[in-house]
Amino acid sequence: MLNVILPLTLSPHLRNVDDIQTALEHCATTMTLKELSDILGLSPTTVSRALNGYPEVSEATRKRVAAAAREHGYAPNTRARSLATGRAMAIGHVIPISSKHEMVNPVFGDFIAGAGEVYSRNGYDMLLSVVPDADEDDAYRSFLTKRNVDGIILHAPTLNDPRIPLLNALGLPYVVHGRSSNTDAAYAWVDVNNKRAFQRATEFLLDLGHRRIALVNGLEHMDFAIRRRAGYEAALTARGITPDPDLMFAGEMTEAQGHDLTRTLLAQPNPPTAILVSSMITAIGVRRGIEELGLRMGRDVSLITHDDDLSYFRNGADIPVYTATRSSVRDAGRKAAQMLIDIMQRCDTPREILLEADLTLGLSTGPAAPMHAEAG
Amino acid sequence: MLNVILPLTLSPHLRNVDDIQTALEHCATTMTLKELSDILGLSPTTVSRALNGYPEVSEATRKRVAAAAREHGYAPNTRARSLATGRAMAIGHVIPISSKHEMVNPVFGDFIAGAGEVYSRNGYDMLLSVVPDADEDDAYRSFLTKRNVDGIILHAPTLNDPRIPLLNALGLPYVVHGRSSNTDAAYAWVDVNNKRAFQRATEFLLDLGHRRIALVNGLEHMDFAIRRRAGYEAALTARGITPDPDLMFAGEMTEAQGHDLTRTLLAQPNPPTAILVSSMITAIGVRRGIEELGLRMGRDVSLITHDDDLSYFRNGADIPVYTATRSSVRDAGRKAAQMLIDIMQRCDTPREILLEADLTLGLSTGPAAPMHAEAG
DNA sequence: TTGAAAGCGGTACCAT
DNA sequence: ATGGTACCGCTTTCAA
Repeated sequence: MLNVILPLTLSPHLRNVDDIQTALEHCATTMTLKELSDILGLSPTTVSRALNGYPEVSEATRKRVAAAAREHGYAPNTRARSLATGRAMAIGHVIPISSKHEMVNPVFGDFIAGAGEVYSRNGYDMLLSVVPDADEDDAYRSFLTKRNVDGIILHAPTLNDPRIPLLNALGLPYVVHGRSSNTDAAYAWVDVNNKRAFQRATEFLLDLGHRRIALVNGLEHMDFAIRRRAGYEAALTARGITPDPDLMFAGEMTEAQGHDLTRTLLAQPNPPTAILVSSMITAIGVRRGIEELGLRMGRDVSLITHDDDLSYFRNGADIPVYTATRSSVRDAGRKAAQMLIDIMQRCDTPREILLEADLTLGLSTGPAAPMHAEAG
Repeated sequence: MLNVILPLTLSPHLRNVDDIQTALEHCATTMTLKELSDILGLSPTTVSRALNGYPEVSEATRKRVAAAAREHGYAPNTRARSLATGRAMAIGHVIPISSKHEMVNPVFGDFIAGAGEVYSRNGYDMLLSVVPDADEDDAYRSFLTKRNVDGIILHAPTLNDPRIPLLNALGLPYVVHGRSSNTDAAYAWVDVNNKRAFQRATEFLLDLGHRRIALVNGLEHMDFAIRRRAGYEAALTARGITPDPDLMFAGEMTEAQGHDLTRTLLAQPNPPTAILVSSMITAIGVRRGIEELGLRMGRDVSLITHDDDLSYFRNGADIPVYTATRSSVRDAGRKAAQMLIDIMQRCDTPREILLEADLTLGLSTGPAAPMHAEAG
């Protein structure tokens, strides 16, 4: 007599042993290729071939095998398969977490969503490795030595990013989300045209008559921040305005940072009439800073952020102005994933994709009145 | 004569064949257990035991093996190992993406960050499966049949969530991030005390003299939204105020939604003096709606959001009031991951963790003046 | 068109 | 304390 403890919460309609047996076969039990082939009276070889679309299987057999596989809910054991084929059928993302930041950049989730979509369509798994930024090198190495991914997506590249030569040396296919200035090595990337987006946003504010436009940017060891500043400066210079260091800031993209900078900026004797912000999160802080001073958005000051949602623009008239890229990050994720799969499967040479930002300009209230930081 | 095309971008300091050889051995080549054991003049068995901390290995051998492994950058092939042990050493997260939402909830990234931290400390990989919400069942099933995870974290549970009985039937260990009302089955969960957070926030507004407090909530098939409303209603009822259906809204947590609702709310003949918002993203839209009407945050209207960053509170006086949980989501991720690992490794019975929200109340401007929707 | 058998790279049982 | 060996579940020659 053998007592079996089933760790199952059984549905009320499973009344007898047969039902339970069936349920187990269909759900909780996983079938092996061998078992399936035994049922079919075929060899594992043939079943494998039939399931993997090899040509040398008769159509009748293939049909029979496919039906049986579906009926018994058979799916090949991923680990056994990749051990045999040498391909992991998985792609790694390394998310470096600095001990300083408590928050993860919200757009990260959107990128992952886009990439994951493409992966599942192509049978790839997505492996996320969250590591303290100091250990990041090890994360890439261990992806290689543990052999659990076939390729990597590199996030948040910096100026002259050391991870690029590392990955080149490791010989693991990869695609960079973003670019790395000052790097000689060739690499595949998908990036948003940050420079052009910020150039256009600045031009827009200039067209409205703004002359003192502040830039609240991300830390400039990050490549995207460098490019955004370049666009901002290019637009000003083209109009004969020398960028004013007192109006330019680079820092962590937090709400506190946005708030504090705004208070400082607006307390200056000659405050800006517009603020261009590099992050949605920071922009929340900027808005609070503005509110606290009793100023009015869209009248006393214009705010442009780079990461926001297009929904801002549904209301056409007389509102602050925003640029938007967050909604296109998902698409960047899709494109990067597809590029990596192409590189891995067809040994393509590195490619490059430059996406234009979804820069949508809403209407504004026109030139801002001088700001009165003492108001409110 | 054999020509070998190396798919490597070689560093400039790799001048000769030996250097390249060395580089390959150290980086691009992965060593197997057999190769390592050959070098050491030991059997694979002994090397494996030494590396895995089995007691029956002499200390001298262990040292020698460890040194050699380190020197040659040996790491066991994950797939081979899990095939042999039967454990995947990976945990799956299913991210359902509705075709409607373009954005991913920003707090998701924070949860992942916390969980990932714990996983890597414990040698687990994190597998993310991004699937259209219609196919979500299949995602869980395929985790099981493909045998590539040992456990699952369930996200965004709904009222009476059907995935809970499914996972119970599948017999795969899992932990729910959140809870599922109306579900009889037992399950392990980690949740934030949403009810209490919203109750306290509402009480705070009541204390300030507000009587007409609007609630802009998430869709109420989501469990968290149900609990938040319960807290809101409890606080009102306790003061003898009957919740007014005209002030309660449940919808997608988008900026557009926040904006449109706010415009509608404030156009009512008897508008609210405070708005309690369930999402940081929605709150951005609410603020824009308020701005457009020329009202002032913190004076004409109070805004409380539930997902925000504590940085809002750094400025003590005369500001809008917020509650904050976003910063604690990471901690929820850590706790959920740890719980799952415990369940998997020690076959613990399901456990439950209820985290109090980081509900921090800032100072307010006091009772709001009646709102004038026609202002501005 | 099908099947037998040899790996893939580990782990774990059974000897010694 | 160490080594031989039979798996784990699948793919992939090679033979029939």
